[in-house]
Amino acid sequence: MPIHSYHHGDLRRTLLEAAASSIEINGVDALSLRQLARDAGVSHAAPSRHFRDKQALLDALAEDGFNRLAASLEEATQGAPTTSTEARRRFDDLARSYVGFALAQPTLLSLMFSLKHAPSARVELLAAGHASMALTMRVVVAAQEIGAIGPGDPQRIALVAFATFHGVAILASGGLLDEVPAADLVATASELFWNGLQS
Amino acid sequence: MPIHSYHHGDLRRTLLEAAASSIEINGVDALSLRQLARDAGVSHAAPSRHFRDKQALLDALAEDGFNRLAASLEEATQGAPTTSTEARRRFDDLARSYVGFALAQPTLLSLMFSLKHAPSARVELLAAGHASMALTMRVVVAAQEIGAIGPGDPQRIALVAFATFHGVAILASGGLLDEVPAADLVATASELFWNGLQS
DNA sequence: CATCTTTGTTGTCAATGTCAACATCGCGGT
DNA sequence: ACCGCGATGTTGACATTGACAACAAAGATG
Repeated sequence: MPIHSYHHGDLRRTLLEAAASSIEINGVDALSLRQLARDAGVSHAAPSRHFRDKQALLDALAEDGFNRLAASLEEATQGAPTTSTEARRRFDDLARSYVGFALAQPTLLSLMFSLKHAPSARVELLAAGHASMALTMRVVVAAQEIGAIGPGDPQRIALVAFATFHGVAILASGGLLDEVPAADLVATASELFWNGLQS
Repeated sequence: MPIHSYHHGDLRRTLLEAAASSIEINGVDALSLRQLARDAGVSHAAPSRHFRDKQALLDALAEDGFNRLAASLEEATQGAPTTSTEARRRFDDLARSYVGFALAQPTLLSLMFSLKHAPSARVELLAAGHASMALTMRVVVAAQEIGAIGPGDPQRIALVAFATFHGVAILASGGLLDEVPAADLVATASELFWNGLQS
């Protein structure tokens, strides 16, 4: 591709990547479509060919985030556990992976769960979020199947687990832990939760 | 006070209240200082006498939110429990109160925990947040003192509890619970967590 | 009653998001 | 090979907004 071609080539991806890094550095409020266009070397109205408006770009960013989160969680929970120890470890890994993702891109996580997404985009966002929920549920079910934890509605258990991970991640990325290392809190959370699932 | 006085009388409070209701209705992004000024019947630059900039108003809103949350949690956890049942009930009430607050003003909660606050304001926000954390810890300590739950670093336990409440609140207000009633999930979370604290 | 501080007003500016009208590119059908 | 058309990018415009400066009125304080 020539250095100066009328068409950019892959503006959509360029914009998304620039936006993703921008929000982590300057916050989501400081994001400017015109600035993104300048950085990409295109005119100020070019982004509108790929995103109807600013909100649409944020929606796409959030959806991307959910997909990446799901990929990250999936990687941490592959294979079926055969022992209680293994099941417990999978649970730990899931928690660590979630909090790791959050600490690596806190603003994106915040955006993913923000309430400002357009109703039209919400459908896709919920679907993308469900993938992560389903992974959590899979870990719970696998643990139940080998008797590593007691019975109980796996959906509710998974929801509470997911919520706990999310809460710890938010507190950690918000700097509200006062001295307590995030990793320690993740361990405590995982232990308490696993403990509560026995019986 | 005359209907038309040059001075408004209590513009600061008026702005905060209007802003609080506006963000819940239209989202925090749609908040406009000039619109607030119009609604209050003052000129477009009047708000700057009370808030250095828009962020300062959002910071004040968040701090107010933390104070109201703490007040709400405090009301739900008054008095010292004497029996294990009472201690458990206090814990439940705390969880319910937190989630209730979140569902009543989801956007405000989101704003409170957002990462965009100015460094200067963060100090006060953290202090205001600590009050709620301290309340949670008090409930944990009280339960430990009468042997309703096992030992363990009360700070960490309280942090995890707080995180769990917060996570459930976020999922609930984000509509990510799929059919599962929020109250049910709160009960499940509380039960699992309490269970994990035995030993 | 004089003065100083607080509060509110008017005018202005640059930046932004969005839209409409126009330009260029590249691909597929004939 | 070419031509038409959709996709992509550009230019120009506009209303809104947050922020600032200079000024005005009100109220408190001596």
